[in-house]
Amino acid sequence: MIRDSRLSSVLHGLLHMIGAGEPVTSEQLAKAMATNPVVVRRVMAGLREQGIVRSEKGHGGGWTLARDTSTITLAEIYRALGAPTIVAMGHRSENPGCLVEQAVNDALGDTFREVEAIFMKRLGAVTLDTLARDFKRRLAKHRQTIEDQTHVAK
Amino acid sequence: MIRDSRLSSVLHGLLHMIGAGEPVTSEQLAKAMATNPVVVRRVMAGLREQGIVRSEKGHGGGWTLARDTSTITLAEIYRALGAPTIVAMGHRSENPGCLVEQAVNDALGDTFREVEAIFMKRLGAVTLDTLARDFKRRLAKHRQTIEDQTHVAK
DNA sequence: TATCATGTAACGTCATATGTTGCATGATTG
DNA sequence: CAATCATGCAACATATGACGTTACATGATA
Repeated sequence: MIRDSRLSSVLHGLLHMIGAGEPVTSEQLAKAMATNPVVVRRVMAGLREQGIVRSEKGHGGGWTLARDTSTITLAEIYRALGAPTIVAMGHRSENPGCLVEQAVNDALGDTFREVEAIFMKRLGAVTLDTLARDFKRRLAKHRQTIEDQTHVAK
Repeated sequence: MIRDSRLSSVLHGLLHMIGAGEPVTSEQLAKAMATNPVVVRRVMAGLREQGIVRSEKGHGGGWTLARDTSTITLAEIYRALGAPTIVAMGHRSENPGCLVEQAVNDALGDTFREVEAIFMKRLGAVTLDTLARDFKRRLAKHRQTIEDQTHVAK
């Protein structure tokens, strides 16, 4: 099964945009996201339509966040991507006439729906700001580690 | 995203096998599962390796359940299919060096794992027997409905 | 021995995420 | 105004994996 990495990818890009202070070009984002500028525009286009990011053409143009990071949840970003499939399994057919089909669909369908609901709830509970803070913590810890190693090296 | 319907499909086939009393051929299963005999063999092969079903060649051959239906969970069947992807999303790369990547992977990865654990727990709580009973209930209710309609028609 | 059924390889088909090229459009700079 | 930079977008290529199909081998039964 091919896994959709757009959500992971776009979050990576957005984190790079936070704190940049100036518009980030698709070219720069492409490097950070290890992909192609056109792919970046394609993915970001969805976020722009939802008012999550803005794009500017010409000199000094590029992508900027349109709102405060604390108001942007991962769920909203996920939906802006077109709400791709979460559960990679489904039914062969929607044949309500077959009782066997009904029994199977009920057993699996309930589970699929529950899992998707939990997923969305989790995404809705995390904002871009949360992610950014987490990143800063890691950065600080990383720097501390480097410093410690430097002291040891002395 | 292409949804994997093997689990749904194979459950459909297994329900048809229950109560058949005699081996069911791939040909017959293919009709019930709305697919091809070769596909049936391909999918059932995994279940056979796990000792869930048996296959017999020649006249009067076909597929039979190898164990009591109350000992077969949907989780086991799922694993016998090769444990296909549950969550249709993933990370672009596993680059532990990038701190941004780490922050994103942690936020999404935890959710992915939690969702998959819930999914497996749910599948583990349902046996083939449970499904079969559910089907019989539906069948009885269906017959009752038909009978009621017949009385009304009188 | 003929027939029936599975076992399996080797294809083809289709959907979708992703990669790539090319060109149009609009904004900025000189 | 012209050159440059950046996005916007169509069009096509590529890769992957589920699913479909054909062909032939193997083994069991009548």
